[in-house]
Amino acid sequence: MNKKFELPLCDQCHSRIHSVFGDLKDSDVKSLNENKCGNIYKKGQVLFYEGNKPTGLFCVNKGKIKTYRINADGKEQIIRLAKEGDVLGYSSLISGDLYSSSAAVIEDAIICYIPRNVFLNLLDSNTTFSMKMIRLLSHDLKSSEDRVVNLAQNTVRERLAETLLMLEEFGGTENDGKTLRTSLSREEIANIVGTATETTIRLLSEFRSDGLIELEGKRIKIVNRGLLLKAANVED
DNA sequence: TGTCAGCAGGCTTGCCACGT
DNA sequence: ACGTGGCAAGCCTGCTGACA
Repeated sequence: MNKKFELPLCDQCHSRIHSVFGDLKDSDVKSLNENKCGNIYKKGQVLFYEGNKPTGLFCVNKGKIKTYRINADGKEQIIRLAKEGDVLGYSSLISGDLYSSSAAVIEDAIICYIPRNVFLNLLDSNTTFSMKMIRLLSHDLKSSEDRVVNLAQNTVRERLAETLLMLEEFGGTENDGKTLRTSLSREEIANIVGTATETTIRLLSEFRSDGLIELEGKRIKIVNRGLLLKAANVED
């Protein structure tokens, strides 16, 4: 059981400002606030499972979440990472389909839950909000297309380099500006890249030998961003 | 409260197999 | 030949419970 805590108010929520709910009218914010509920989640806890019926929208107030699918061999493929201000489960809510992926906490989190009818009413009544959701879905579609091409055409080395750069952007860095602020295990990094854990570890060691990164236990420090960009085969 | 042993899970490396 | 994945074994680290 999660311990009781003071649920963040929507009108004072810093994460909401940077989310799709950022520009809502006061009356809509009030409605959200009255109808939402929320909870503290510990690392590893699951928000929803692939194949379940969506009953509401998850809004990340604090912490980090992964969405993933499990393939026939039981191997996990991480599809997306979400942080403060991101929302989860909207595409299934809008389409009326079952969840196409599962979501689990990778860094202790506070998650608000907005019931399905509240979200759909907002979509119906607020054109600006609807347009925001359309833009978000379009962006998701483009990301998925990019990912398919990436998995099909890039080597594991390129994908790992790109993933490290993505993690730098997603989680930021510590005070030194170089060490990735991520609590992901080697296995989880491999599940983003779409390769085996051993291959990921081998390539990380290779990157270290080549002077792209430094490894301090689990921590990864990007020491030569230019070389990493080159390894990822992408423009800065 | 601090220390220590035991344990589990994660990390790393070597070796081998397989496909291109 | 090269890139990649899988398995196995050893090492490392963090957590937990027992004990002084």
